[in-house]
Amino acid sequence: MPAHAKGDKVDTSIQRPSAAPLTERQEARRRRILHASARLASRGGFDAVQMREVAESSQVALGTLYRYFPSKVHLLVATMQDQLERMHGTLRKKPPAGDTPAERVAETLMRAFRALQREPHLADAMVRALTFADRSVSPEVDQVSRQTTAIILDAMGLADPTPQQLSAVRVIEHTWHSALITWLSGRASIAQVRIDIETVCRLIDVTEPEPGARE
Amino acid sequence: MPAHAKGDKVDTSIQRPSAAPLTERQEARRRRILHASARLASRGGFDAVQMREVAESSQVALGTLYRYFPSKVHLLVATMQDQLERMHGTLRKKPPAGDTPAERVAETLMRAFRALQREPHLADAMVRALTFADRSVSPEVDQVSRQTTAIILDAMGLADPTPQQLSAVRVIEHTWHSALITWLSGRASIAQVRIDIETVCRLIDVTEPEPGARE
DNA sequence: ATCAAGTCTGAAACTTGTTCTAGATTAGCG
DNA sequence: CGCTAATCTAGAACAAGTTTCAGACTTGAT
Repeated sequence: MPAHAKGDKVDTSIQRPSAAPLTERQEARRRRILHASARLASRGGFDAVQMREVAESSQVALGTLYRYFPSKVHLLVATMQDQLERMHGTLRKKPPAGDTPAERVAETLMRAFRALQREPHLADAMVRALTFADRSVSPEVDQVSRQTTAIILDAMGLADPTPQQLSAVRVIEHTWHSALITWLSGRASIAQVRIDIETVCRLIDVTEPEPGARE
Repeated sequence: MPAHAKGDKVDTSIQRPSAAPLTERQEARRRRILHASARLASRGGFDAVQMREVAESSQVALGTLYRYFPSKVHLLVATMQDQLERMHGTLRKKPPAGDTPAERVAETLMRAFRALQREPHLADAMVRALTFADRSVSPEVDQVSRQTTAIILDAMGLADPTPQQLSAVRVIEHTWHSALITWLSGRASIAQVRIDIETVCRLIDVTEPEPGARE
């Protein structure tokens, strides 16, 4: 991974939610870039997202692209944030129908999974970037993680989950990412992914504080 | 990831367990390469494993290195296989002391985790390679997965696990990999990893087929 | 020992992520 | 409007993974 990308330099980058409100033209550039990224990723996955092409395709100089997204991984993780938000919106509209929290979470995740199936290359690019991200991308990856957590908690539909349930959610996220990877790299079938998801979702019920139940 | 590594060419590669018994000198070369790979990885993780350096350091031409391991990811996954075998051997010697299968698995994984902690850069390189691997590395990644499964089953110490328990093992593996990644990229503490491991290990007991017994 | 086939070597070439530079453009401000 | 600082552009340059190739070396069979 060509990255003499180390040095400490003055940070002139865009992005941090702190300063820099982004002018209109800048916002537009950012959108164009993310759009181009997603488009290329949909075509051929991680490898097909080539920085020069993204730049050209979004009518932006290569240097500018790097100013908006300091690396290919940053770009793809941002793309994932973008898509996740979209998906969270969609999922919100039709809440899952299951009776137990576990069922609802499993249903939601499988629904998300089917959505990813429709654009497997895009999914590949995003997930590979996510797991390949090193420390320099931590904030962005964390953001994705929080968003995922939010989706799961939404699906559970519990007002305030117990600490055990939060642990279960963490484990569900782990499983979700890892299962996705095994599927994307062709080492697990969709059926297998479903089983894994359903299996891990049991943890929610298990950790539910049922007074009077001998655990 | 510079990889115009697509074309279909006659496969002259070493490695496949099928043919090619590997002469002594070849076996030696292979060892030197894996050793160099591990050494460089221990220094600086994924980025520090540079193919030119591995080649030089193992006294082998670059072309030869690529003949033994068709990509950097292949090399690092092979390195992982190597280390995993070593670790399985070590773990076997002192079986975990817990009372329940879940406890034993958690104990074993935490032990493995501490071993990885001792060489965090090496762990980084191997795990990143593993999750970044695409379809062309599936066989090797699968092998690593089987080895991991074997370690977990060993720790459980059950003669023939139920299908549910096998599912649990799969989920444990998912969690293990993903938790490792979050730790390696500094997004989770060791304590957090322990909690995640212990949480997911409950699935084993939950899925235990105890007729009439609440353990 | 000899020959063919298969390997290994060294070096150059190619690809793609990333950085750098010099000169246009743009934005905000007085 | 006229500045100044920040931003953007085009394009060259650099790093590291990967491929290629010609020639030297090994190996195995005869």
